[in-house]
Amino acid sequence: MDTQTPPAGQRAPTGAEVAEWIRQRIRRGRYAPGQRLVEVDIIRQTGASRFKVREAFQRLEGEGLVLTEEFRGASVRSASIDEVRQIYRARIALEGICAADFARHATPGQIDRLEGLQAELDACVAENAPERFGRLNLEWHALLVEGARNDVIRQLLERLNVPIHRLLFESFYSPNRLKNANADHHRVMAAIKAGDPAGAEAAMRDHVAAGFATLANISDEFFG
Amino acid sequence: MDTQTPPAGQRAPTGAEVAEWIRQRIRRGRYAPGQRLVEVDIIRQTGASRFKVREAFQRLEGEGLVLTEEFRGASVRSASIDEVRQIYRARIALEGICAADFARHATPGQIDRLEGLQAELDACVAENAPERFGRLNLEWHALLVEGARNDVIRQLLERLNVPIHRLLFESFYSPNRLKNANADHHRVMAAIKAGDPAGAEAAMRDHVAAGFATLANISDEFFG
DNA sequence: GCTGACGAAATTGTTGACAATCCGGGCGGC
DNA sequence: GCCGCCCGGATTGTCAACAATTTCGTCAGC
Repeated sequence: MDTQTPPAGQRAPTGAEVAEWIRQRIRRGRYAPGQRLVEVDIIRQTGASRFKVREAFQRLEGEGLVLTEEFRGASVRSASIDEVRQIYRARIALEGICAADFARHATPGQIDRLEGLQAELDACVAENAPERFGRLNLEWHALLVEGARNDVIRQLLERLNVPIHRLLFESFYSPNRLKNANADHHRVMAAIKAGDPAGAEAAMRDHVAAGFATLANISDEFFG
Repeated sequence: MDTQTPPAGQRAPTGAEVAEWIRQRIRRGRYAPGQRLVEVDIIRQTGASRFKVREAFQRLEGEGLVLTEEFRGASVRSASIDEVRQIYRARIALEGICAADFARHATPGQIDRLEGLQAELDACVAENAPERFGRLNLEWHALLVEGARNDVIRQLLERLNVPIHRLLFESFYSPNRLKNANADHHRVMAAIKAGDPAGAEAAMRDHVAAGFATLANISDEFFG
């Protein structure tokens, strides 16, 4: 009857855990935009108390992921194409500055790990493996933000990425997107290794902007 | 016995209203960093039910403004000097891109309003009125963000500004800060009127960075 | 005087019951 | 057949009582 067991084995999950459980389902598309999140269903599936479920809803509302209406409860908020554009504008600004700060402050170890990921991404391009590329791409961006040593920005970006998580994967099925994105990555890395923060920032901005351009092209599939 | 009446006159305030009530008290320094927010006290002062107060706490925790610990309740989270630095790094990125987008998309009416504010700010510099300058400065930045037509970024910046709200005012009591900040504003405006997004962004970045430099200088007053 | 255990008060976490509201189906009138 | 009304189930909002935990004062023992 049900797809998955609650997050933990025995004890009742906390509000934060329930929120993460819902968040993942939204990211993976298991909960569609506009779908109502009925308290009782989530209680049954997670084993959490009603109190905790409502706490989770409030957290998610604060993140802008769900919409709650009086006496109608919570539903998955759907992002319009314009909101996606705004999110990408914010990503351009934030990931851009992270690239610059990575070029300034990253440790040799972090640069090595980034290059290791880059090698794997190259392999994905050669084998045309979009799904795997999508996963490694997330890691690549996360590692870059981590190296910028700015937790405030890291958290902002995590939130921004949730509503577009699925779109990020879809875009890599577009023709040439894999190859172009990978070329962008190489440009960012080159600037980093050259110790050129401004160049890294500019390259990263172009990269993110190109990502949105791809999304805008395939957007008919998701939006009106 | 108490400083202020609840937000509304008669009816019980909602969770959002209680959250705003607490938020203002934190902004104005009425609640000091580290101070515990006891549920019963806030219930007495606001007239809200315990349920609503807890809802407010959860909202504020989501914004990173308060810290809640098991069986110890909520307390005002204090930002370290390094977190303030991280916040400013995010502001540099986000307000910078807003300046560029303002230069691109703002209506003539918005530019006029910005110039009107600028004239008032000039007057504050002439009269050395830091408090008023601080208030108008907030308006100036808010108007600029509004003209960038990006609600996602506007909300991010609103959140980022809450923890440093009081610091923003303090900084304008530093020698020359008023004059320098105002000169920065003029440079941003000049680039906007010249239709130069990149120039506006660069000028805005310098302006915000200078703001943090001032804070770092007077930081002994607030941090170790 | 100092340390640690003990216990009462204060504070927060949790639960269940009840009230308010929305939604969909059925029924009668036209 | 179609429209409006009404009603019962489903869902969410609210509250008050109870349980769990921390906190702080007290006091015996060293």
